[in-house]
Amino acid sequence: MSLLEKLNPEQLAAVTLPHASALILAGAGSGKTRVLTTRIAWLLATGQASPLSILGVTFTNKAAREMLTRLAALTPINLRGMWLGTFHGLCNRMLRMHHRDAGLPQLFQILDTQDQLALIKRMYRAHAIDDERYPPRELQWFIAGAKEEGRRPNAVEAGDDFTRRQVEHYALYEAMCQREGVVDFAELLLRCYELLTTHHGIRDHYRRRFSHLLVDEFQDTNALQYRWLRELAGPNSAMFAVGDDDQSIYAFRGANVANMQHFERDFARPDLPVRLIKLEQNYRSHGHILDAANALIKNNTTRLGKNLWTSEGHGELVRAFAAPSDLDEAAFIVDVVKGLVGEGLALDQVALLYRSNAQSRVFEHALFNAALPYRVYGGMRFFERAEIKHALAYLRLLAEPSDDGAFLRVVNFPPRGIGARTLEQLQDAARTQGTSLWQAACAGNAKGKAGTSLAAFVRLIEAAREATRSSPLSETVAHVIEASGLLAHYRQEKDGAERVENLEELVNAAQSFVREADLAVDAPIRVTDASGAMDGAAEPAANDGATEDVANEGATDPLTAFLAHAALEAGDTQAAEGRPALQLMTIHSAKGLEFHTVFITGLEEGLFPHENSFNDLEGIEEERRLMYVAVTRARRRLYLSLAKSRMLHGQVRYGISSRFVDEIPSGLVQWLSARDRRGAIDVDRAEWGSGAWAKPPSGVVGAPRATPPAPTWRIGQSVRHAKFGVGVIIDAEGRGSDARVQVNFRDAGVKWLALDYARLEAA
DNA sequence: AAATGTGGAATTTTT
DNA sequence: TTCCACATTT
Repeated sequence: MSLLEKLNPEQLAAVTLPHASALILAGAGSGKTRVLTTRIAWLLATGQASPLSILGVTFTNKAAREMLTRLAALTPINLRGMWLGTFHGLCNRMLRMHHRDAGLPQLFQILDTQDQLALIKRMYRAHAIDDERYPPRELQWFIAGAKEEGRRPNAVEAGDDFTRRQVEHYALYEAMCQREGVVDFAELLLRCYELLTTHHGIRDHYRRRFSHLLVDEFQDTNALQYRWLRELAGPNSAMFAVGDDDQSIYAFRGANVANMQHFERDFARPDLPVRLIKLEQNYRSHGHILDAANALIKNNTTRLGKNLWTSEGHGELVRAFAAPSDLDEAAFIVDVVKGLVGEGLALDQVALLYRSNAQSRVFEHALFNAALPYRVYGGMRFFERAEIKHALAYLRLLAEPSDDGAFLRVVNFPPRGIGARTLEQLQDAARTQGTSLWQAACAGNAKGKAGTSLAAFVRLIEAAREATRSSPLSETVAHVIEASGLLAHYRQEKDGAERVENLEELVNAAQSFVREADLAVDAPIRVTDASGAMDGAAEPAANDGATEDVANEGATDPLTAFLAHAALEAGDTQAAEGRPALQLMTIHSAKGLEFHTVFITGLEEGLFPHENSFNDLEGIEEERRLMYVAVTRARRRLYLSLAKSRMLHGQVRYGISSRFVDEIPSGLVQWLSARDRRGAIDVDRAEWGSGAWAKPPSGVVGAPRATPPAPTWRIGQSVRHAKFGVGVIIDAEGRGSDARVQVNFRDAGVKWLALDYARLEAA
């Protein structure tokens, strides 16, 4: 079968395992996604499964999308009706369908972390809770932790007064969420888990349906996710779990590697032991890089045990550089990158990794001055931006007026003269009458307050709802951002242009959301079997449970589906730029990616491994796994760098080299001196044809210089502008096509100029 | 309601 | 140092 061609023996064994649960230990770069998708394609091709009987679970939407794309290329079978998504997405879908049994309103809204914190603060105010003694963030963490252990307030053990109070706050929080019809991320999972444990009819329905469960990144599952999976796995289901204990780097947010150890015990059946397969052949990196990774990770004590190997050559040695200061470290990297660019390496094949986000500053500064294009990952995502959250809040009010969080967010934004005292009165009224703010506002209106600005707000929302009643989603969005005054507000704000663009982008996002949902859907598919055992409830196979609307993550109307989408998929950090750029990111966000060349920076004790992990062995071992992830991102070339001194919290700190550098055998490492900063030494000429190296170095066929001969601008430099004359650069911000400099012109005064448009010359 | 000041903290992050 | 949240001022 052509599906199975080119699989190595272990991959082949994994893909064609018989119907039993299996744990696939898939090392970095061992073809994990390939095995997962080929397994599904093979199950479909051999008729062992239909798309309806498969449940595929990932952690990120990106991973789910990638699996679906690759799967579609492997099989001619129509994949509609297959459940493939994130834990949260799948739970959302199930809860929408069984909202009644789950005790939720059909249009329940999903709180992201920001919304959740805002709700907690609101609760603190309503109940006069001391936010000094019980910081809101701590409660947020406490609640998430409890839910991830599957504990409701009554199940949390409270040994001390402080914890007892936190539990009380947790209970208040729950009551508030329930009243407002909102669920946080952890709640999606817990509610769904409880739905399955308390409604055996529903549970058995899904158990019968999903004969094959496949889970990606199994080492990242938390306790609740693990229990959810166990609940869904019926007596005849096969669980296919893929993961790598050596790449477990999310313990701090509840991931529990021990789930891998328990797997064999928990998923074995008397007659069917769990199959264990190790994928150790690496298709990504050259030998020296893998040797370094293997040697490093050997220092960890709790491992299932794995050793990566490659049939490719050894490749280059790992290069290391100890810079006198953080500035020199940045300068070193800039020099090396310039050399690589000169050799024709595409810049987006180079990654600059660091332990914590704050470290990017120095690099950004140096790269900006060197006019090297770069892209920083992390930071504000699209759906998290304030203007987008505002627009979404208006939309939420249209969908569900009793959403107090949404109400408060926009009732006076843009400012419309609804002050704090009005709102306090309103909140009092709502509290005493036990209604939502919206209802209280409407009631106030009825009492002859039609002239107030609050009444105007109510009319605004009602008019918008009326005007968009039968509009397509994107028109609803367009109408709302206009009618709410958001667009006008940002248009007149001096730095509002980007926000206006984002709001316009939201309309596009709505449009493509609808388009993609349409593509993914035919008619709703009936899946409930004839026995109709949707729980023993009196309801005749309730219409909210019997059909699965494959679109819109199970929601019934496009607006609610879009709002769920916005909460569950926060979107990209920033739009990708046109030209290739150096990739800057934390090691955590590099997981799953690969690059021709990787720089691992800041290799100093205290930074990496981070000092907060010094206390216990587990902490250090997680840091070491992080280092392992970093090393295994590199295909061909790996640089390690450290700074003997660096500016930290406003003070110079002198560091010593990270233990992780020492744990790499010295025979694999070539230390560089400041002299050979150019780093273009020992280039393996065999590499020139291999894709990553776009063109030969001589620039014969117009080698794409990632940096077109753009001049380098520095603060303090004198420049000339065609219209404004001569001046001095006094500040700079942004990067790539957003890069701007502030120039103090002799005659024209101080101005901000976009480098892409203002044709500045050195003067 | 915007502007300015002050104090405190400063891993990692997806959903 | 730099960023943020929050408080106070204007």
